[in-house]
Amino acid sequence: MLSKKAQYAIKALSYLSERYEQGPVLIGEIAEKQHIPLKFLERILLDLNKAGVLNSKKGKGGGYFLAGPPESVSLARVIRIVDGPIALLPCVSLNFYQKCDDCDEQSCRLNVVFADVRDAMLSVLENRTLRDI
Amino acid sequence: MLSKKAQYAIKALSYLSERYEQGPVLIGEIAEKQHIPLKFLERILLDLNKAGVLNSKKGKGGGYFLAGPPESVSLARVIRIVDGPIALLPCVSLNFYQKCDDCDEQSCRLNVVFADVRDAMLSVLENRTLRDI
DNA sequence: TTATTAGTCTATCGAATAAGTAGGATAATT
DNA sequence: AATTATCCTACTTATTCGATAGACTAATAA
Repeated sequence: MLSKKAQYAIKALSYLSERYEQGPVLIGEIAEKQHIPLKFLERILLDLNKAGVLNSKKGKGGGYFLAGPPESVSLARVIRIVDGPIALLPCVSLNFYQKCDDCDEQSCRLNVVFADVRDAMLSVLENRTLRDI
Repeated sequence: MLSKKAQYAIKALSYLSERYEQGPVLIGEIAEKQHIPLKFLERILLDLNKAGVLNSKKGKGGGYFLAGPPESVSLARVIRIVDGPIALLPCVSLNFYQKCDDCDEQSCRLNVVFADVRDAMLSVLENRTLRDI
């Protein structure tokens, strides 16, 4: 399941996509229009900023705006930033790989199957962008 | 991410698959061989029993055994029993559907994308069985 | 019929994670 | 200097996860 954080992130980004190249948008406006708790959204946007998806401007007339065109940001990228791995097992994650405690990866049949699941998920998530939402 | 519960369930079932039609197997034996906490495994097998994947026999000579052949049990079925929904959003779950609090499903573009993700996942998980593991 | 064996069931506990909040620091305008 | 708005850290609260305890029930064997 996606976390609330990820859902909020996608909603916020889709809102900013509609206003791409129309100047900075206030956190407060995004929070209100998309029904997201303000302070929670603050933290989320901060992460997206650090990851380079968003840029910001401080002070009056400031706010957040997309760093690039909506079609350049895949959903896979957003989910990884806020939720971490997309794969169902750490041992088949491309970006957050972690060794299994207890199974030997040569003989384990599980990782083969779940690598296929991961690829199936990514075939959708890597190819859908903010533009599609 | 899959829960430990789901991982344990699959491991236990794969162990029972190797002993299909060879009589009941003790929880204790499964727990020991697959390195699963005994009492935790007890609860998991209980759920799989209730769901009809396993059958059990009490008393001496008792234990658990698969209710049907390994190839009749898909991974999707196992995951749903122990972890619940496979979909990433409740509003696109086939077996555990729940309405979104806050988005109208006519206009929401998210559910379209995540229904595709769900289908991609299921195309693998519905077609791999205990036999493949 | 009694003892033993092994699954059934409920309650609970501690730790980790998720969701949300508070409040000040920092930077850019006016 | 005052104001505006993001940046950052720490915290609180609620929920879920992983695991355990202990009593109950059914089946077998002595």
